[in-house]
Amino acid sequence: MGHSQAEKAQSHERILDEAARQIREGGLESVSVGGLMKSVNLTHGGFYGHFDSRSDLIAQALKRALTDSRTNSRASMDAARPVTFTTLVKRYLSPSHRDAKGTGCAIASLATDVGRADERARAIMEEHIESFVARVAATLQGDSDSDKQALVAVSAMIGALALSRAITDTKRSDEVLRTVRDSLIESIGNDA
Amino acid sequence: MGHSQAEKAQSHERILDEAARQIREGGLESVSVGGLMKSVNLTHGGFYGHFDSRSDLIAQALKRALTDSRTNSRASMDAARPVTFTTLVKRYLSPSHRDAKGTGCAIASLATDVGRADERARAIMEEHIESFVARVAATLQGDSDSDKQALVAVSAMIGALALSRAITDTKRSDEVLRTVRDSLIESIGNDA
DNA sequence: TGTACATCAGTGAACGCGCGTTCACTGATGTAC
DNA sequence: TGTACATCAGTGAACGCGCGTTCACTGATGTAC
Repeated sequence: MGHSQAEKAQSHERILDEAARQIREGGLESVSVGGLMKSVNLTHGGFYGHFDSRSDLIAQALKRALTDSRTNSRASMDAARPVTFTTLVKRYLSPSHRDAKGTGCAIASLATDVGRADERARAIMEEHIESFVARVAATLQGDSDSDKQALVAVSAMIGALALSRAITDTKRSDEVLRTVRDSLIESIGNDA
Repeated sequence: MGHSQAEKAQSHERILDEAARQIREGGLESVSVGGLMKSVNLTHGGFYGHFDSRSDLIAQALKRALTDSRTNSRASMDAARPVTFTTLVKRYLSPSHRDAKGTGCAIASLATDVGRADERARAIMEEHIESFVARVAATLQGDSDSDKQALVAVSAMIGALALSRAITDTKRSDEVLRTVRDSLIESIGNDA
């Protein structure tokens, strides 16, 4: 068991990363202090050396969950140059994104949870929604209504992902993703 | 305090209705046995004369929450004859629907919650999603792709509602609803 | 470089609390005569 | 119609449990000389 300052910083990161993962997977209320610390191989008592309270942790972990999903997309963005609207929609409305709640888009996983949460959480969410919409709009540069079209596309994407995750029948779930994906690409996308 | 059989049936309905309301408002996990019984002026012990367990209650209340929101729409449907696509979208993407979580569309409130829940809950949800999509498709009769267009419209509607509920800034939230509403009516709607 | 000491990351027992669930009980309801 | 009794809707104390949080403690880390 390590006690150095560097190790504390590492612990802090591991706690926050794990909390962000759990939150994306099971919602804001699914994280318990004891369970979280255990899943990161620490004991519950140490938690308060890292965060003021559970509610403080939740706010920070929400921010991280939202930032990480943006970062993920940015990473592939930097690697492969500007993402086209078509690529983005295909990736977003894919069965693998549907099945990867723990690492997927936190806006989709958490929008309704945050709608029930306090102002702090909603302000954090709002900021990230706008930045995601802006990123989608950027792939539509040239269109006159790109901001509005991006907002419609984002609404349809998070809605379709939520539906596909609620449906038990895998074939039908796949079909929902495919239908909305094709429709968005056809009606909005216009790239090479 | 009443003890007749008729009063038991009434109590059962009141418990279920209240649970459905709380679930729509705060999600599947927001209902506690004690709190629920108290809010219906009974004591917690009596609960098990009505339901096998909390989890049994949740499944039944989810069904009721979903059925009631359909019924609400049907009531206005019967009254005013067939609802047009435009009317339906306007009503769905209105600030008053956004602000009325407790009585509004349960698909939108609960889709992500159900995505984290057990098979039973997901099967119930799936059934109601399909029936809602079918109802939207019915307003588009005549279009060749009405099923697909209905699915896209439903995705965009529940996504936009979720976003509008997460956003703190009321003006921006209204704008999200307006933008998606206008876009859907323009691109899909074609009624009188 | 080696020793002495303060710091502080992490431990684990303990707290009060609300949870879901059980159960012996009460008293009005509904039935049999 | 009136009396006697079984039923059963609802009560409230009690249960074990996991929760968030506190705190005295431990022992490695990091510093001062």
